[in-house]
Amino acid sequence: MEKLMTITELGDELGLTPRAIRFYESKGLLSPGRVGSNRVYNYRDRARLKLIVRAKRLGFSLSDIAEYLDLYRSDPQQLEQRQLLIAKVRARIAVLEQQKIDLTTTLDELYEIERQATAESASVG
Amino acid sequence: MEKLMTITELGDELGLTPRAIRFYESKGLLSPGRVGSNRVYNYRDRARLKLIVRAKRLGFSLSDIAEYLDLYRSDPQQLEQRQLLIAKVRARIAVLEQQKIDLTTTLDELYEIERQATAESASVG
DNA sequence: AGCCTACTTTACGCATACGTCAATTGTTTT
DNA sequence: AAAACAATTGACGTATGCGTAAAGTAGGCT
Repeated sequence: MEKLMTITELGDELGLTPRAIRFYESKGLLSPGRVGSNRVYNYRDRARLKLIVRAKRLGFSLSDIAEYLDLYRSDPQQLEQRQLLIAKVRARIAVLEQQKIDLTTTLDELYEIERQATAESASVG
Repeated sequence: MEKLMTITELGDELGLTPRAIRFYESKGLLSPGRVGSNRVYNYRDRARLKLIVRAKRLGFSLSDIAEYLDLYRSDPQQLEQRQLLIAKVRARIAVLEQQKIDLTTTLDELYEIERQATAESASVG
């Protein structure tokens, strides 16, 4: 039988408050089981939440993330579904590839600032 | 003499509304010149705004960006200033490097989903 | 002069993403 | 059993990032 976690345990592990986790659930991003009235999270719930956290670090909104999670769930049996899936995935990829460019540019700038600052630190300090 | 732009010209070029640009100014991210009461933007203002747009695509908040812009402006003459600058730059770098990891992971997942979907598209469709 | 257009400030509105009580309930510890 | 603790569901509050009138001004066209 699988190990189950409480909401605070899960929150502590992933750096989230119970309030945040419940909020994500209210937006349809999670649907954990219950024991009585208490929420219980299994490893799949946990993996899902980790994915949410990762997407949030990338700056995605919760509704973005909801759509992103749908990509996993969508059934590619129907041709129309599949085409839609592919289109959505490619749209997300495009956004992320742009983000990659932005990231590289910004990191280059920051490393340059750091280089100059440490250089002055060596000569002046 | 340098060419100056109006707020709508600049907005059109960078995909922003005048409202957004004024809002950034109200948060201290920009300080364009004036001709009468009208704002005028030079190339430095434009470069600054492009940097803001890029940072926003990376999911940074405006106050994050304000601090980020300070990194350029900060005077590394004073040792204390310089140490602070280096520390802040390194903190930003750490965030962005984490973001890079998240980005790579997420892109890998998306490309995998796309691969599977197109594969089914070839065999089934 | 009168009008249109572009700009200005001020102000209220709104969606997102939670924080923070409040009141209640079930569990566990003493 | 009483107290303390962990969880629950509302409900209201708040910061961010603008959108959207509203009301006024300044310049150019007919």
